[in-house]
Amino acid sequence: MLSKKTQYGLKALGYLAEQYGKGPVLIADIAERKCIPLKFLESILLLLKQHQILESKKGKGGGYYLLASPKKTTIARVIRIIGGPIALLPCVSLNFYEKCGDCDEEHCGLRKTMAIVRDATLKVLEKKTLSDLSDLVIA
Amino acid sequence: MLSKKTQYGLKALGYLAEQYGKGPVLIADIAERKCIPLKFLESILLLLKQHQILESKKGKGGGYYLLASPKKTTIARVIRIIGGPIALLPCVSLNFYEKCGDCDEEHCGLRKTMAIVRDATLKVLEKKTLSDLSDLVIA
DNA sequence: ATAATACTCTACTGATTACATAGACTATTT
DNA sequence: AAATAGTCTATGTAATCAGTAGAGTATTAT
Repeated sequence: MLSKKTQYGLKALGYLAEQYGKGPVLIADIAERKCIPLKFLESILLLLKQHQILESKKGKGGGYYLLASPKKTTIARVIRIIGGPIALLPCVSLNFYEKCGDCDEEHCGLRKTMAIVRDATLKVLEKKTLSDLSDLVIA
Repeated sequence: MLSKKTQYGLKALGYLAEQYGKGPVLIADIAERKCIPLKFLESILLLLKQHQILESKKGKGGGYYLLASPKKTTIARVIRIIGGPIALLPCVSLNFYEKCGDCDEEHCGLRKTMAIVRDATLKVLEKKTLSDLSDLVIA
């Protein structure tokens, strides 16, 4: 399951995708529309900025906005930034690999199966982008 | 990510799949072969018994064994028993559905995307069985 | 019978993570 | 200079994860 933090982040990005090109959006605006605790959202957006997903502007007329077109940012990338590994086992993770101390990875049946699951999941998540998160019907 | 508990359960079942038809296997045997803490494993196997995956026999010559042929039990079923939902969001879970209070599920872009991910994941996990968890090369 | 074997059940503990909230601080705009 | 709005640090509670301890119950072999 995705953590609340990851869900909030994705929902916020979906909203920013809808607003893309219209200038900065207030954190408070995003929080209200998407029912996200304000201070929690602040930290999430900051994290996404640190990873070059978002840019921000301070002062009046400020807010957050997408650094690139919604179609350029995959959902897989966002999940990895906020929530970490997508794979179901550390030993099959592409971006957060950790050796499985106990078993022989070469022959581990569980590992083989989970690698297949990972590939199936990534096939979707690497293709879907922020533009797919829009709640608008026309999108 | 799968919890340690789920990983241990699947590994244990993989081992029992290898031993299928050879009579009961000791918890201690499974624990040693698969590097699983004994007392932790006890509770996992008991849980799997309560869900009719395993059967047990007490006393000398006792142990645990699969109730059905390894090919009859899907990995999806086991994960649901030990670890809970497979979907990435409660509102797209087939077996553990929970309403997403904040958003309109009809139009939620995130929900649509995660339903596609769920389908891709289940297509694998509903097909793979305990026989796919064997570490034996021939399997 | 009884001793040894082996699963069953309850309870508990420590560490980590999830999910926030509070408040001071900095930068920008009018 | 005042208002706006993002930045950063610190703190706190609750739940879940991972594992341990030990008494209890059922079965088998002798």
